[in-house]
Amino acid sequence: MQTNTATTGQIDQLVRDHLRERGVRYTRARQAVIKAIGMGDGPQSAAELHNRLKGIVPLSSLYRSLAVLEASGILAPHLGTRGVTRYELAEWLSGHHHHLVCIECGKVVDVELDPSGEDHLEDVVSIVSRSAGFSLTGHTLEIEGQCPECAHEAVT
Amino acid sequence: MQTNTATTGQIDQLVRDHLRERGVRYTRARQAVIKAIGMGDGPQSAAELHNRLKGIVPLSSLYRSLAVLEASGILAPHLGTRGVTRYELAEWLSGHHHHLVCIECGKVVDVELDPSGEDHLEDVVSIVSRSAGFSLTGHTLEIEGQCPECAHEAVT
DNA sequence: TTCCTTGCAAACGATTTGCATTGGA
DNA sequence: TCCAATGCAAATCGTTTGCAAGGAA
Repeated sequence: MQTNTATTGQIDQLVRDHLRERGVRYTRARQAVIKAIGMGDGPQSAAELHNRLKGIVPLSSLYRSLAVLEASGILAPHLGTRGVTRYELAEWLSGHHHHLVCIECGKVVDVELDPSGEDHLEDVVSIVSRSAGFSLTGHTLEIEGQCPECAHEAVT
Repeated sequence: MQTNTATTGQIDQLVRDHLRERGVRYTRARQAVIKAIGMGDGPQSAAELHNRLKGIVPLSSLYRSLAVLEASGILAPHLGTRGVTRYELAEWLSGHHHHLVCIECGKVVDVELDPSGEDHLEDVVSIVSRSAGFSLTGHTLEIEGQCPECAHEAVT
């Protein structure tokens, strides 16, 4: 994915080290999940990953792997579609980014803002959260629209 | 809610007119839902609304009311919590705003940006969506943090 | 009458969990 | 060895739907 600053191999190593430090095993199933996650250009659901892993990892194990990797800070959940949780690499692995969500098909694409836009955004976020008494942990800009494919279908 | 520019009564009238124009009935159940929605300071789930309406509207009817009101453009869904859809008034009724989401308890609070912050944001959003070929329909800034209550509990 | 809405119960889809088995440090 | 991870099936949870009864136009 374009927002990724590291290669698949580097990610794999970073994940391996991170998990080892925490005493969490990097099993075959978990490795497969990380690899599959790296193949998309945005967050992916358990069903999508399961499909991508063509029956290698059963759904229940896949869910357990996702839970462990999320709890370990490797994966981050995205809730853009009704009833479905999609996962992507945590920002320390993929870089800070935002989301373009297609209101038709639910597809999610990662995007980065240019530095000045991001700076502005962070200022705003910091001010707003402080005034509401929230201790800030993160932010995402969710941009909704129609993806090129869905816009084209609408014409057809 | 603080971002609301109209009173409950005015909202009710706007909703009534809007639905009538579209030939959709404003039934007792739907009125109850609108009133309940107006009682929170952020999006609310079917379960929360059902609880607020203490057994007046059965869950299945509540879900149907929510679906009709969403399809009619009165309510907008928010997907900030895993597996749960929360509803709030559409922005033409509540005013454009963003969300502060508590990562502990899932509570969602509406916030408005100051005009210059919002202007900046809209510029950024427009540029980004255009460059990805998306036709823009909306945006929300989701700010994640710990709400004052949860932060306090953590100390206790 | 005629169509829309309601209420209850059954059905669904995504996700989770119990339990016996397998695998890795 | 021994606890963690796996795989299957059954269970959960939020949400949706079929169908018969009630209500408004």
